[in-house]
Amino acid sequence: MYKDTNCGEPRDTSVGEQITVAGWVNRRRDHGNLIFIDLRDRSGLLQIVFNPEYGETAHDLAQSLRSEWVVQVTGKVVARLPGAENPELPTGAVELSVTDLVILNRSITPPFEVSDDVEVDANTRLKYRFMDLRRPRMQEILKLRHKVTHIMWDHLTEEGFTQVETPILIKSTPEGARDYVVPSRVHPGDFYALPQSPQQLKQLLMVSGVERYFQIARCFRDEDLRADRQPEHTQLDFEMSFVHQDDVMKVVEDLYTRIVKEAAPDTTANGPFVRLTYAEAMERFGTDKPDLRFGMELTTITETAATSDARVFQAVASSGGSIRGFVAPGCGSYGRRQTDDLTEFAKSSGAQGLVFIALDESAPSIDALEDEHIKSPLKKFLSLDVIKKMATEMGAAPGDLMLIVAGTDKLVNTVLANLRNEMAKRLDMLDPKRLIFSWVYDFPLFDWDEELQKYEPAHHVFSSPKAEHMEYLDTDPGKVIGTLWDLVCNGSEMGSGSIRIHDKDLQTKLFNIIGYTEDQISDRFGQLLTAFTYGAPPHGGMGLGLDRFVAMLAGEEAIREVIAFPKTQSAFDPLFEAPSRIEDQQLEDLHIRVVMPKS
RNA sequence: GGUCCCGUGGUGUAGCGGCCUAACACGCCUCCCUGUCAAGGAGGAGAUCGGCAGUUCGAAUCUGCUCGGGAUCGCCA
Repeated sequence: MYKDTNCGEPRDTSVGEQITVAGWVNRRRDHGNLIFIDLRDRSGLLQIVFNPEYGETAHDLAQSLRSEWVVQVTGKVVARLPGAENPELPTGAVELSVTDLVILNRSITPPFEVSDDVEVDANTRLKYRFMDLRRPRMQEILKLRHKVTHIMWDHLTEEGFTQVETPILIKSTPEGARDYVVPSRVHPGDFYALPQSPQQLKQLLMVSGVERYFQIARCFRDEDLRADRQPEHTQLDFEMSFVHQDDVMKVVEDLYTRIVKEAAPDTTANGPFVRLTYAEAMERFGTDKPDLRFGMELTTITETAATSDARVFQAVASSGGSIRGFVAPGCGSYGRRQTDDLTEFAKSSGAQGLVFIALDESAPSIDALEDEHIKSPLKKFLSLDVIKKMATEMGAAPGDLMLIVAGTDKLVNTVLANLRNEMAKRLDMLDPKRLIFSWVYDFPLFDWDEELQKYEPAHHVFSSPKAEHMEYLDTDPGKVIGTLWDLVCNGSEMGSGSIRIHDKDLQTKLFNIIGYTEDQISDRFGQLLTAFTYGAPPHGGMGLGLDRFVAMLAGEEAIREVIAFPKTQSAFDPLFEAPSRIEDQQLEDLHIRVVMPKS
């Protein structure tokens, strides 16, 4: 070993010890005859002192040291001079008085300072990711991520799960996201696809009798990137046989509670997890992934609003749409600028407009509202009675701002859900250290696709319809609720699971409903359906996004921050400069000819 | 594919039509300095302003296109 002690370890109890440490020069303070070095390794910082009286050669050598050089130093741990302690550092009571210095490697001037305090351009960070990852914050995130996956392995192993690796080279399944494909050399013209998830494979493992499978699985999707989307992401994928919905949920609830407690002790999670049906979530929050850290729940006021003289309300109500809204507490004093902002925000979510009613805080009560207490662009169309009634229904009080959107159900929900989150942000109601988990369950199995005029799977095609809804499969598939649920936390979907279909005929029926031909079914799902005919156990499971979870525990917005070597928004890796051209010989071996796009 | 924001020495920013042969901080180089910890002091090097085209007597500053980064809608779980 090059070292017998880590930089972050020495304490005042270590005084007098002879130690050897090795690491990177974090910073150098050269006083001429006295040189201080902050030496950094994975454990932290240690102040090294070069004093010619204790090591003349070492001191001479130390004059050449620069940032990020790699050195090995031997010396004695000494207490710092009284008054020279540094309470900022865990090792701040002591320092290493050096007798020997070995320069293990030098560094050219770094592209940016290795420190949490500097903000560096994303491209530069990724190009020098190996430097970026030296920053303490990034080291901390790498360790956090490891801790999370370690607990997953431990916990699931304790619960009787077996980890099984599934292939990365598998078959393209054109529905869902676009596949990444890999050409085959031995089968000219054929391609593998990288898995979007190991869904079919884990179900096959259930047929194989594994009963409890898990994998921390890489999943690939060739779609446009976002702050929370990378071309490859990692899922905790697991599947269980002979279980019901609650059994699967319990595994996750126990696991995630434990992870938050052990891996992110400064963060709190609720327990038990909140349970909401899909219908209830949509009704109360307008979204299937509500942020439950704050209230501002939605209210439907279609009937009341329709009795007003406002033509927008009348038109929407008579055409079967809805009028809904929520109350932003204490925002009744918002000025023109702020309400304009909100209207603009609503429009960017697709709304035609935003109706707001500001109630002045000087009003003694809702019943005692007078004309002068009300500010609203629709004021002249809304009688005092209608406003009072709306305020009562929505639970508004003097001093509040009522935000109302009218339109089709879907649009109203989308706009209000976004607006609700926006208001929470503005009102500073979002504490990232507070995690509120919820189960949103009883999702419909199918969505009606207006454009294609056909049913689409709401989540995925393998989820089992509720037993009591089987009859609707033939009569009205849109009404079928699946044994299908999401794990939601602070407004983000953390994962999704279901009890799967394990019957060939039922699975085939579902494929038919979403319009797959016999050929498509056998081509894409033949292996699964065949397996089902050999005694498939009832089973269910989940896929949970690891990157997003770790980002949340770390308090990061972008999953890029919690992936060691991520890609840019154009799916480019600036470090390796991937993707890249390949040799003509490689193309030839793969039977591939490249046709560049025109223009 | 759409919309929006950003692109100035190594890093982060200022400058937003002539005062810019570009300013500041950090970093880098040289020298001084035995108690600093974002050390200090003195001096120095380093960018033609992402690229191209245009407007103008004159562009880092205006316009168009383009490239790159980021946010977001579509897409995607």
